[in-house]
Amino acid sequence: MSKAKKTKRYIVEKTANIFNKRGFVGTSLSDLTNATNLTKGSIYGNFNNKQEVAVAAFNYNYQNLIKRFAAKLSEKKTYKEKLHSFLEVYEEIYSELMNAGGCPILNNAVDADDTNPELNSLSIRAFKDWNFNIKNIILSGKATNEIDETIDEESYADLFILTIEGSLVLSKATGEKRYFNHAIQHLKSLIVERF
Amino acid sequence: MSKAKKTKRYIVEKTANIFNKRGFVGTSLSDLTNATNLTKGSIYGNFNNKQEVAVAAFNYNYQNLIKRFAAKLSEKKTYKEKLHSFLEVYEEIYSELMNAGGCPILNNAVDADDTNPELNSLSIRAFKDWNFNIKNIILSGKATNEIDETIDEESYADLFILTIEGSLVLSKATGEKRYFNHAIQHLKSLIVERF
Amino acid sequence: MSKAKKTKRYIVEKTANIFNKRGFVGTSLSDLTNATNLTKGSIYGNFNNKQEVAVAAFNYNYQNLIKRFAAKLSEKKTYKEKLHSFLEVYEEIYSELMNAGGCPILNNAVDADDTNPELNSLSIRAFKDWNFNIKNIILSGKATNEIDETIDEESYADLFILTIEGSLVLSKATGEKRYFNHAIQHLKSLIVERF
Amino acid sequence: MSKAKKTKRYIVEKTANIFNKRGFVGTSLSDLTNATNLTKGSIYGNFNNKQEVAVAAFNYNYQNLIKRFAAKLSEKKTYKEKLHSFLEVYEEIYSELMNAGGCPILNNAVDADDTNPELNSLSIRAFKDWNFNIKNIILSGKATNEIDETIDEESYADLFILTIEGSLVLSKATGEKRYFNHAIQHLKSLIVERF
DNA sequence: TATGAATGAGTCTTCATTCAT
DNA sequence: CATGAATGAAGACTCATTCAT
Repeated sequence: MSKAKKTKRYIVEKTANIFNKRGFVGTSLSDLTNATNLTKGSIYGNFNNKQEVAVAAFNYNYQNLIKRFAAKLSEKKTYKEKLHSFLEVYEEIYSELMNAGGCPILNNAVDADDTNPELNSLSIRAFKDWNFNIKNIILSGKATNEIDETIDEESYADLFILTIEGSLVLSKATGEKRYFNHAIQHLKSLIVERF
Repeated sequence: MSKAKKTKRYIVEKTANIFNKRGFVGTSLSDLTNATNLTKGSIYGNFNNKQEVAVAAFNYNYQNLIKRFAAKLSEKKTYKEKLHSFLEVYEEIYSELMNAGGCPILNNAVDADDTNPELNSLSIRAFKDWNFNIKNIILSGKATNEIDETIDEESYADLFILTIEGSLVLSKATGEKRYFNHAIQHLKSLIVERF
Repeated sequence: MSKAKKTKRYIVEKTANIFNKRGFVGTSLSDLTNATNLTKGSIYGNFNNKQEVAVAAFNYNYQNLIKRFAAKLSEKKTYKEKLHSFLEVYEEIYSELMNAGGCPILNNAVDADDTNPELNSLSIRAFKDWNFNIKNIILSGKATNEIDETIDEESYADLFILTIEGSLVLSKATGEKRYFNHAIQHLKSLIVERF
Repeated sequence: MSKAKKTKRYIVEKTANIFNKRGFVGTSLSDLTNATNLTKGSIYGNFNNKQEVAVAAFNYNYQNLIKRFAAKLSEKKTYKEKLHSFLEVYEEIYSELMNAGGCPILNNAVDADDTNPELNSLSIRAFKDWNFNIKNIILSGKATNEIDETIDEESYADLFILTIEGSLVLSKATGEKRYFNHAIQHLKSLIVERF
């Protein structure tokens, strides 16, 4: 890895949580230099502007999330288990996520939707990909008769995502894990009872 | 209403959506003077600082929400209907809410949770009150045998809130009402099937 | 005069020569605050940006020039005398002009022509107006038979301007008044011999 | 030519027009690296600082001018023809000069006179040399009785230079060749009528 | 020699806030 | 109460220059 790539990586690692916690406008170049012990010139030597750092920070956070899910999903054989594993990963990373400022996809969406189309588009794509993955699992489960064929994959995919995200946001804001627990418990019951 | 109160009210009305859309740090005093056609001095004559305007803006947005629910709930007689009315209000105000930048309670929570404890506490209280109201309806319904006594009011209150908020955030960010529709549909089915 | 107008005026008076000497890019906001003992915020309270200050500075310098010529021209009766008065004003203000950094119309033109269309347009207009004035004097002189009817007012107007400007630039750059003297002497001889 | 010399030459060729158009402060090291596709380090490997590049750029532009005149002058036999050839060269290179940003001697003079003594001195010397050359031609012409002995070579040398430079500046700034044409026409008439 | 990467002082501009009128 | 004008710290970003490799 070239020095440039290393420094870019370093900057992103050190600042990803700051962007997630403070948002794009709430994060200043000084926040970035303080977190990295680099100079402003050095950050601008590696990124063209603050927006680019924010994009890289989002992608870094998002990829970290992705990796966790990919690892877990590959272990599982049945499609119901794969569905469960989504929930399990969230249970595993809950504390970590809270310390990092909450779910980066959602934070970024709320932060950017009315002000920063480029950043917002990253969240939109992430939500779309997530929906696509869940839908595919349900469809595969239906194909193997493991999952009830009357299940509407479209609405359940949405429901999974919005329930998890809603619970994370509530738990983060209030500091009470209750919301998250109830959401997970509910989604598990849905899988058992309806799928 | 005194002139002072009128002006405060005027400032809040004109700027509440701006705070909701751009967040606290993203909203500048110039945004406020532009929206109100007042001078900075005038805004500081009515509020001690930007924070106070933001607090008033949040309360204004929140009270508007509250009023809608109170009006609807009082019309209904049965407790299941009261539960439904929560969802109906959201269906009624969906477009309005999207134009205003999304749900102010949630936006404010995401904006403030890691940076502005005072503002965050307002969202926490709102979520608490909301939870309290739903719980009470369920409990009353259980008391009159209208609602199944095995229903856990605590977890269903949370579930209602987090499902609605999650759906609003997703629909706002993506611009697709789908998430909201699926959430409402799901909550309605829960009331029918489980309550 | 309102305070705002006074301060704008004050800023322009104190900085007009700086812009003339150092050019637009060569003049920094710090130059402006040093010259005025005002803060950057104060300058931006009175002008929207550096460009606006530069425009005002140019206009101030230009109007000062204009006034000198207008005063002199009105004293004169014959058209040849009016032509002479152009030269006389330059002789009167020569030292002042050198101390101010040279002719602002020309300096600004050279500074801006390849980089700042708005500023350049101000010089273009000034040259046009100047040309228009000289042409009119010659035409009026021809109408009263005071000036030879074969004189081409278009080319002589240009020649007057370019000769004076050329001489001022050379004298300013070299610090030798010689160029200016030779130019004035030549133009006077042309009036005597050819007009 | 050594590699070092070649690179120096290359840098100067690629950046001479940039300095001429944007001036010293208006030209950044990034402008230089963009124009040359070299790195900053490479430019600093060949020049000690921006000033040195600017000096080399001026000299390059100036020598190009010189060569044109030298070539033309050597062809001519009579001194009046030599005088004419000055004007002819300017007519030949007019478009090229405009595309390059105008006359480098004058641009540099205006740019540097109040801020950069070293650069300014280069223009002063150029003007001096030019004056010296014209004066010598006139003197030689007088010696051979080709040119009227009452002609003041000093003032006519100045007049030639300042008229050409004035016209070039005006034509460059306004984009109208008119000024240049009138200047050339006038100088030619002077040679015919007075020399 | 040339490069890539860093520096830190500088650029223009906007910020929230204050205060005399 | 409201205004107009000012402040100075902070904002994002660019500058000329340096230096290890």
